[in-house]
Amino acid sequence: MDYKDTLNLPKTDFPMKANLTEREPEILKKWAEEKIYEKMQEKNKDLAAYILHDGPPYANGNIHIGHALNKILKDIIVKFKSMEGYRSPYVPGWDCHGLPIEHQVDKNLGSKKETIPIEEKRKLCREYADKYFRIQRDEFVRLGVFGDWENPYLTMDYVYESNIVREFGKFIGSGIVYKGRKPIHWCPTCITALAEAEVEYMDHESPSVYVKFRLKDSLPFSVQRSAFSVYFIIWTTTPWTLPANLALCFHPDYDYVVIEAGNEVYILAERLLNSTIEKIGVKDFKIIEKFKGKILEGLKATHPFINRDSVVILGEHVTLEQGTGVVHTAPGHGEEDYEMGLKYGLDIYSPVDEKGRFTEEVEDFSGQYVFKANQGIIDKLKEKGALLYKERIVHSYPHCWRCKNPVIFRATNQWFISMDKEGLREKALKGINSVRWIPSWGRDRIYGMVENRPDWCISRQRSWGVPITIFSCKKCGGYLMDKSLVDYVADIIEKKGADIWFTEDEKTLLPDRTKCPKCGSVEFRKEIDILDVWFDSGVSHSAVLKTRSDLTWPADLYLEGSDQHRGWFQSSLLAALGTGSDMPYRSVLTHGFVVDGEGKKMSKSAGNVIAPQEVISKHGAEILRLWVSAEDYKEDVRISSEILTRLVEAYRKIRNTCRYLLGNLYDFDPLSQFSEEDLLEIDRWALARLQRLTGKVLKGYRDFEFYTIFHSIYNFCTVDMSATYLDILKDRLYTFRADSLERKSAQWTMYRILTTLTKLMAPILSFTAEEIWRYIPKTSSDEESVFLSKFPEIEERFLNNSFEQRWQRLLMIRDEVNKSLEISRKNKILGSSLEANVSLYLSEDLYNLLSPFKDFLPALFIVSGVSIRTDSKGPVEDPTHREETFVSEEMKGLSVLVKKAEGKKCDRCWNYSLEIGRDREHPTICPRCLGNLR
RNA sequence: GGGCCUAUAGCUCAGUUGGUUAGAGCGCGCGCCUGAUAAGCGCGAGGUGAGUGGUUCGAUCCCACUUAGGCCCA
Repeated sequence: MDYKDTLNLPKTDFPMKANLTEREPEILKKWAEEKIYEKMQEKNKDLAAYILHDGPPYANGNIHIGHALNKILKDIIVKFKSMEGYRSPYVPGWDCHGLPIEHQVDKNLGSKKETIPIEEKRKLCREYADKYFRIQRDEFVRLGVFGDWENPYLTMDYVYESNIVREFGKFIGSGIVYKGRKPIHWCPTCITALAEAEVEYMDHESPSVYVKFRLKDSLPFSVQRSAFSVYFIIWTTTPWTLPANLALCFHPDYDYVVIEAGNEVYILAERLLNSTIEKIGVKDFKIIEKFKGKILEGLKATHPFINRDSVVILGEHVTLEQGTGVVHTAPGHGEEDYEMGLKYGLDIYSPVDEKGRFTEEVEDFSGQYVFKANQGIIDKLKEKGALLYKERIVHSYPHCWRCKNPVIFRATNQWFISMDKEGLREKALKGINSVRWIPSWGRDRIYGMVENRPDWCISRQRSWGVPITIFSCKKCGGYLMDKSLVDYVADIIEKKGADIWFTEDEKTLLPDRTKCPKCGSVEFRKEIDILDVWFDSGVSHSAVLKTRSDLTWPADLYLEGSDQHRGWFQSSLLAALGTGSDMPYRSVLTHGFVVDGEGKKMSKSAGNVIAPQEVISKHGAEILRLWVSAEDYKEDVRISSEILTRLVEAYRKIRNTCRYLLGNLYDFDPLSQFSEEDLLEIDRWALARLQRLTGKVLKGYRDFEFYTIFHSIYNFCTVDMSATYLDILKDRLYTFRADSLERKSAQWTMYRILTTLTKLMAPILSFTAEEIWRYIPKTSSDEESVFLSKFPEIEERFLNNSFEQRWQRLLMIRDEVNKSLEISRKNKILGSSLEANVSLYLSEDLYNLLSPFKDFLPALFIVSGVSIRTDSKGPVEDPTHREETFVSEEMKGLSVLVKKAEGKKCDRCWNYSLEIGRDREHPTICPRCLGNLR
């Protein structure tokens, strides 16, 4: 007779093979059809809110692995919070305006881009953004991310656009918006401002000149033994910026020397002395003094050919790599020069027009194209005797990406938000300290940036964006800095979109009878700059959180990559505090960037890019989710094929553990009566382990340390379940009567473990948890989706320290028995552990521990027989066995002797027994099985 | 060049408020099982704690520098 049919073997339709690539889309479809996200919101509608406000990705291109990391992290949090007991809606958003989209559109337009009307171009940009937001939305949904995907926020929605303008109006109202000058990359050929991304660095030949500036004041130390004039030596490769020179910059801490050479005295950096005198051809000189740059601050020199002073300033940016250590500074023609100019209150002077020609202010060179004027300026220097040396050099220089011609730095009028006029910086720094930054160094990072940042330049000379809705008086040139006028425009934009600013004239955009408050004129001109896109997303706290009834302000959490300390975290903060709001977020969590297996950044050229789409089509989105959870995102997050392989294996183990649990619950009725008092001890142990797991997992979610969750769950599945509990359980589950108390106890326990485990993993392994959920035996009150269920809590009644410690020791003994079994296996004494009979020789302490479990020990060790005695030295009475005895090193007072089990192997339960063959009807099975059969 | 951050077994992570032989799981190697079977179980081998110097009786842990790497600036 084949007794296999009399066993309760596992049975389930839950597939071992996940086949995620096919199954995931089915589950997604179910979620959509059954409106699980919506039901989650409905169910939680009266609970306290937990708002994770989505930072909008840019609506351009397909998503990359960094997007996946970000969105999955958000999803894990939102799902956990929802299951834990919060109303946690997730409203995704997209950043739709801006240069990259405009570039793409320009590219597609080709030469037509020059002639196309702005509203036409804006229409194309809108279509482009719309296309990509839809593409990315599909890709995010595919990751299994829950959210209000039908109603996302788009920064190009008319209402959103109008809210950008309203927020801008609040800035106007607060009086910290001003028009100033700032040097930007400017293409004199295309006559346009260029963004950093539009500049290409290429080799370019420039004149390289050494110029002396005569010191007007006397040196602040008493060494002026020489009666000769004192000169600072500067070096530049852009002589054309000399007419705009306003300062000479020294490094405060570097050493400078005073040298006497011929009839003149020169000052330059010590480290650059040799290279410089070689160039300028000085042979005989002597060093007469040495000092730190800082002592010169404030001295005045005379401009070599213009009747103007050039003041000595100090800057950390001065380097000793080349030149003289004295930096010619023209605040209107360079980024650092500009910063220094602001610091020292210098004029942002830039006497160059839009075509790159000197203005009338520059006497001798007015009207000359700056690059052509270089030579004339050099001649002028020579004529004035200020030129020490000149040569030509080839160096990397910015060029226009469109016309490929060299570009210039030119100060232009820009709109700014002042950081200090009304104390915005101060407020921001204070606000930063009130936020919880995760990890905590995020505070230091953003604090340092805000502390040092210049005023916020919000102007962009571009087409695709929200206009800076300010008017100027045609007559007196004054600006109408009136919040109500901005709001008036906002109301129009809310209905017709921001395009209206470009298509309609000033009369339509202003209320009737608007008059210039200064001169009373009624003729106005609208600004044509648009707002920096960081402004668009920066106001989302208001445009989204304050306008949607399902959201609340401020957000509980912002979660983005660490680059957003400069980006969105900062623009949101400034946009909120600058408009009279408080901090827009209570906590900010940042994650690192995705790098390859070696920790190197991903790039096309390095060929180490792993695209989420690839991972999904090969392994499924679930593996990507598991990856996100397994990695400590506080640092850079690595991904490689090896890492993915490991995760696929881990996934299989988790899945199979659940499948096994399911397989043994095929005949379990959750409503059947079972009293917890009847639980077997090992079942209690398993439940205790489950509580410990629940505790760790809860902490992991609450502390945003998801990798601890992955490790805990994985270890629980492999160690506590698969290798221990479930292995031990098999005998009981399979061979005991189906309705026996012992089997019921196991099933009751397994049912709890499975439902709990499924919920614990749901925020991470969402697809699989949902799949399992639908296989778990249900009662009518059970939720249709795991996401509508309540997250587990620790059940204290299953926890008991001394009980757990006792079991920990039991399992340590089990490990030692396994070692001794392995030795016997090596010696070909046995194969399966059931072929063994184990004798334990114990210290009194261990004997006392084990004796109450005497009958359970064969099950614990999965052997056919166990005997215990108190002599820890081993079988002294039987010297022939002494050598075979395993003396534990790990556990004092434990020796194990393994013998081949006597008797026959039971055909049914495979245990060995001496009592097989007594029953005539069933001559091949053991008495226990006999009893279970009848 | 500056700001912030990282560096523990092949992989992902623990750990030590500075104190005996640095842990886990996976992977790997060697076996067992064939009643979780494109599964399951057991045993075993893997680490100059990035490098150098310093503080200390003692450092993987504290400090400095170096190297490699990441983000943001320049």
